[in-house]
Amino acid sequence: MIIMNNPALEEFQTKTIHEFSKTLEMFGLAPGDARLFTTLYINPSPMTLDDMSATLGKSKTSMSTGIRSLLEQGLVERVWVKGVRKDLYQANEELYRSFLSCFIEKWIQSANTHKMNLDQIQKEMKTDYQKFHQENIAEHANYLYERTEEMKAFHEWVADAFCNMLDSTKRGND
Amino acid sequence: MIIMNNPALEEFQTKTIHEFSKTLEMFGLAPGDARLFTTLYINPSPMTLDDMSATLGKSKTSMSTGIRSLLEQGLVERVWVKGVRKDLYQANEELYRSFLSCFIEKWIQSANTHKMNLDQIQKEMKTDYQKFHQENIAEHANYLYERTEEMKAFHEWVADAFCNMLDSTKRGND
DNA sequence: TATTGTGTACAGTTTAAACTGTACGTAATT
DNA sequence: AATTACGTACAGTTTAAACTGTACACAATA
Repeated sequence: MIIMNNPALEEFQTKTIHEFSKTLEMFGLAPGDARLFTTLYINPSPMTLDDMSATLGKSKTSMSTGIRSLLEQGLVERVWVKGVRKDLYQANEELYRSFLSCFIEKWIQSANTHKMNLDQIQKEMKTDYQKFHQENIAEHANYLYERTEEMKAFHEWVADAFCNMLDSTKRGND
Repeated sequence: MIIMNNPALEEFQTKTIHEFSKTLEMFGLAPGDARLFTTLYINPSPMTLDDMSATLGKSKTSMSTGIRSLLEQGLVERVWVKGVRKDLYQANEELYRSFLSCFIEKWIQSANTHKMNLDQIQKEMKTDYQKFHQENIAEHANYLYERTEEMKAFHEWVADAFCNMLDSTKRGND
């Protein structure tokens, strides 16, 4: 089932992989990783590194590093099949839940991290506030502080919005 | 106000720019564009290409191409000030509304486009269906078709989710 | 234990993106 | 009209990412 035996069907598969990969890239997945994930997702059975290599026309080393990247992101899992020596991988089933929640959570976490970093910067600014005041650049300092305050609010908003999105994946819309 | 006159304050500004840029990159903005946008956003007054060049330590040409990119994305606007020959640019005010809606709309549009493309692929597959059936690979063809169907549903879900997000920006959470 | 097969570390290569400096078209100034 | 100043097109350079092939460590087979 892995090796295509029909040129026309293979063409469709390639086009579909290409098309869907672009969507995944939209979510921040690297182009190579996106192609690899889609390939696994589209394939009826788990694939070996050699299978992927053949399907995508890239080296086995590329597949190895790509798979590791996808594993770290929790998008792919390794499966064992009795009697098969090679490592077998498949896309984490349920595209919506695994892929989306993975990326949305990443976004939420990033937003929170960056907000904390901005908070840290603000604290340091407060420490130097007296100095700024003396040197007569208090206005600019205040302005910068105000901006960081806005940025923090922005991060908060983003985190909230994505949390809502995450909830809606859990409730299940489909 | 543009040229920094205090090393400590400049340090804070640089750190803030760097920090916030990472968040914007999360939304798909190219690193260079993100830095440029944040610079404009953080500055109290509109800036010239030379100002940006000085602040970011990059060439004027870079600023020129970067600004064009941001203009195309609607994230930055040109402003005229009486008596100033140079072009002046500023970040589109209201970060939430302009930036977010810009990117969310882009996502929605992408999701819809890709869904349409998948639909087109499905139509072409239907045309060849008889052929696949004769050649005894109907099973695989059906499987592929089923997958594209799932992908379409996924795109629909994404578009919906982002539409909700867009609504929430319009209602205004802050 | 010897041998074959499998995944990955590493170094070198290719490819693409980001950036720079010069040179030029165009608009403002005199 | 002449000159100055500004923005950008273009070509060349630097930088970083993606990819490949070889070589090796480890596990499975015999």
